[in-house]
Amino acid sequence: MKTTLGILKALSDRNRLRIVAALSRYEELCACQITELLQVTGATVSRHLSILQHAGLLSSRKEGRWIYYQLVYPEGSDAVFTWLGATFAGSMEIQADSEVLDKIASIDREELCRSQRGEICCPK
Amino acid sequence: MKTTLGILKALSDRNRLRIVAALSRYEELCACQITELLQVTGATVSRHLSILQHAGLLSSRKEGRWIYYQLVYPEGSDAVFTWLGATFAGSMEIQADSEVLDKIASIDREELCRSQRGEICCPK
DNA sequence: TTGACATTTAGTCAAATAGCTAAATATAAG
DNA sequence: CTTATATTTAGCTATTTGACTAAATGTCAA
Repeated sequence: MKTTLGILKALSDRNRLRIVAALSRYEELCACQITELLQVTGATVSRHLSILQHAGLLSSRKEGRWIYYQLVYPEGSDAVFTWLGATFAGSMEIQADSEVLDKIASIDREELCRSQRGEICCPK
Repeated sequence: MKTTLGILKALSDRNRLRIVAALSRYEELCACQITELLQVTGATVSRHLSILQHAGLLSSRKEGRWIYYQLVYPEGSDAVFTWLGATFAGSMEIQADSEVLDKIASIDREELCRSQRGEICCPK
């Protein structure tokens, strides 16, 4: 019950659903990429990721200064993700996210982080 | 997305999950029976029922002064309820609820409501 | 070791929410 | 019509939660 409630609470926030959608499209993403997608502060993203991870929905992998997150499908909850997948497929908002995400994923991580701290890097 | 989020939010409250569990055991229950089960005020139950109904998870049927509620399984979300069912089956709390519920269901509705408004009806 | 930097934690604030009581609504019965 | 009563709505309070800023942490590179 507590576990189930944790999962439901973790999933009942728009931004966290967007994170789940992004990670069901991209296998793994680092915190800075998610920050860029959601357009909120890194601290806020960190908090959301922690809630999802705590609910058992994410695992993470550290690679140098970056931390990559992946979706985990908790025992018996596959069906829920199938249902979510259908929602994502029919959502304009998630579709828009996907396009942004494709751009983000194509940018070098270094450059992305640089631009996040305001160093607009002189496109001639 | 909005619909999905509505369902998830509706389900991410302990008392509302208990209502769903009760209605997956009993087909239909009136507000006063749910009030008795949850041990909160009728107004609070009314609010929870309205949230569930708004999310498309409940339908209701009026019969005189009583209103009976039933579960509805929104298009495509059957799997979610299967998952919830498994949770309920393994939950001590829901099991305890079930026992209380069986007692409540066996009491005459009239008598239940009478006792709810404090008229402890003289058990010799 | 020092500095840079991605992420997390701590602390604050405003908005959302679950609970209550009391008043309003709608229905049944006298 | 009037009274009784099941449910809902309105108004309130306390708690939770999502967002922010600033400080702390942990990692890489010089």
